[in-house]
Amino acid sequence: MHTHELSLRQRQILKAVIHDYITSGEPVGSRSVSRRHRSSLSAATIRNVMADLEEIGYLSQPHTSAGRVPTDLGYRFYVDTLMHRPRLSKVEESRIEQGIRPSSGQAEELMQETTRILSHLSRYAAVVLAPKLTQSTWRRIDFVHLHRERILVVLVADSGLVQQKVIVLDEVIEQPELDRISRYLNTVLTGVTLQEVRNRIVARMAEERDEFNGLMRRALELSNKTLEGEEGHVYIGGAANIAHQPEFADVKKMKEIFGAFEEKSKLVKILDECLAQGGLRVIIGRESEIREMRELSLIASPYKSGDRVLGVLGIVGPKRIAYDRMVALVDFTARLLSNILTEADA
Amino acid sequence: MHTHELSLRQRQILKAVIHDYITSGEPVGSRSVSRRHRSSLSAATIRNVMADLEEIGYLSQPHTSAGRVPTDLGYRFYVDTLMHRPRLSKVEESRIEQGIRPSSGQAEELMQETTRILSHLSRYAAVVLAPKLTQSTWRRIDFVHLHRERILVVLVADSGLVQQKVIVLDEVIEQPELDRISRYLNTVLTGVTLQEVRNRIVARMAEERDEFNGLMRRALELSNKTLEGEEGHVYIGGAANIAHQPEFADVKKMKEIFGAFEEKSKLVKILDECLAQGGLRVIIGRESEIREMRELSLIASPYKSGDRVLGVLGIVGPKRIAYDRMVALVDFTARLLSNILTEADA
DNA sequence: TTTAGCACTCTTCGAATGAGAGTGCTAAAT
DNA sequence: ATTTAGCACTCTCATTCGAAGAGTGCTAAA
Repeated sequence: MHTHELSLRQRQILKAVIHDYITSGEPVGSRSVSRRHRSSLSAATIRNVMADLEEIGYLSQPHTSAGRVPTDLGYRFYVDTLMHRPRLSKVEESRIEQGIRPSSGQAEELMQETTRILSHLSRYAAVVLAPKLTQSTWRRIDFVHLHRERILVVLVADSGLVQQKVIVLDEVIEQPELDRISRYLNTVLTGVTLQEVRNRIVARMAEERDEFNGLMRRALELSNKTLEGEEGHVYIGGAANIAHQPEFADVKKMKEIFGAFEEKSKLVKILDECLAQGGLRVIIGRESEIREMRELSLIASPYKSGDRVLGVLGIVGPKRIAYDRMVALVDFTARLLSNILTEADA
Repeated sequence: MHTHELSLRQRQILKAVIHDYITSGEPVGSRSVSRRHRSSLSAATIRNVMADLEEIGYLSQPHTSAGRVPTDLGYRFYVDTLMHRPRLSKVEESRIEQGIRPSSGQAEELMQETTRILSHLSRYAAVVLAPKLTQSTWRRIDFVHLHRERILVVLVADSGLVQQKVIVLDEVIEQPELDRISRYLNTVLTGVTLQEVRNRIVARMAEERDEFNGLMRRALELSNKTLEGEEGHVYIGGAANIAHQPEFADVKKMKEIFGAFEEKSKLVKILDECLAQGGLRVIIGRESEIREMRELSLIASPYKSGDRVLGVLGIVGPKRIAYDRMVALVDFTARLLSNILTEADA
């Protein structure tokens, strides 16, 4: 379907229908549009316009002689060209600022606080994709020998975030050697990503024509192991909020949705895409490839440290979510989190 | 209400009613009991007995001329004296054994695998209260200086489980000093709890009449900080399973229940009680002090390492849960986890 | 081009109804 | 003294019916 140029009137009415539907949750009729909005037009005129909008594919009727409901395409048009973003109120902004203030500095807690405040303010479900190890820059790295080939890697990001990971090596390396490796890595670790560190080591090994330097070789291997097989961890909060929505009163749908939340891998996939894209994204219903998201919308935005994109945060709600407010909310929160992480880095 | 001696017949019929109700979910009538079970008695006789059981408080009617439904008291009697525990099938046992095999050794993952397998086999929600730091014995402790007074404590349990925690001190202690402290603590750490370590240090300080030994003083402080303010962390899995239950088709109830799961603190409280009790516990509906648990039952059992109780695991389902099977499941899983942790300690 | 009017469609709600399940009680049977 | 059959009664549940209401599409007038 190619783009349709909409007349001013068509746009106004589409906007009105969508607004009404978002607030009421019920199919909206021509009558109520003419009453509630610019009443210069009669119901009949609006009916005609609505019929046009249905033809184009922006509205649809649940059944003959019911009001109109926006289609995914309709929402899309609304989000892309009709909607303007309101600012959050000062109160809300400061509540977010209060809410995201990590007491411990553990990545885990920061993510959890973010989901909490997001789900609380949106009244929908909140999702946060944890910072990628690959994208973070590190202030410090430590290895703790656990048992045999098992080693705990403790990474302290420039931002002060702490992350841990257990890796399994091919050979046993004792603690003293681990300490030497970490000391070495820490000297090379001047606010760059682990990727970078690897490159530097490789370069240096080449430069010194010393391919058999055990320390460097092992340092390289440990960095590799640390980075490899990182599957995104996703935090979810307030999933229960979705149950409040009247359109999910049907238990079958609810069950489906909660199932989707527990199968986090799919969610990770879709959030990863947002991460690749770079900016704030709105994904509406069937636009997502995930079956269970058919009746849901996702509003997500990446957060960064400096100009390195670390992860993604957002909210999931019914398709008739208040896009304008929610976009503002997600955007603000992502910026705030980015600021926190960036400043801590500096 | 004082204990009632029940006749054999009464017990048989109560048992039959409960079994039928658990499988069908619908009020069970005298007719169906006489048909499905020992048919030596007529419906009328059974009706009389059921009337008695109602009088005692073990059964109730949703409305006149409906079948009977067990009361909390009825379930209690069933669980305490009527029920016998079946064994799990070999297949199930081996599935659990397969399912709980921590690949990484991080406490976090072990707990998550446990919730996964429990919720999967039970088809209800699974809860696991993470191991208490206070109760674990440690093989190794490490401190990583993060930022100013912030320090990351890495604890490696004798079992190989790794746990971390960020603590904030009153003074800044640099990494070299931290290393000395951890070296010292590691020498004292011979398979005892941190509590014990503290006691030993205190004893030794007294013995050596050296109250101002900086090293020991700081070691003491760090142990204290590590132990203090530990609020139980609870893992939840398969909460969506509860949505399948017909009795929660009502959306209001559902919402309430999911709310309860998100408010983890209450759950922690009740699990803590189970931990204090020591053995497997069944908590039925209103027996719990938590409002939201009114219509739910909890079956929980502590897991240990050796004879130190570390945490609690269990499942939450509707009151008409298959107590016998579920008790067997929880019991087996708790034993298995205990074995894993105990053997690893040895 | 817009609007008023009108017939038509479709859902929703409540009342009415009947079937079905189960009970309690009484009187007969064991 | 128990147990059982019989029966009237109660309550729920599903179905049907009809009326009300909301909204549409179309036509003809403004």
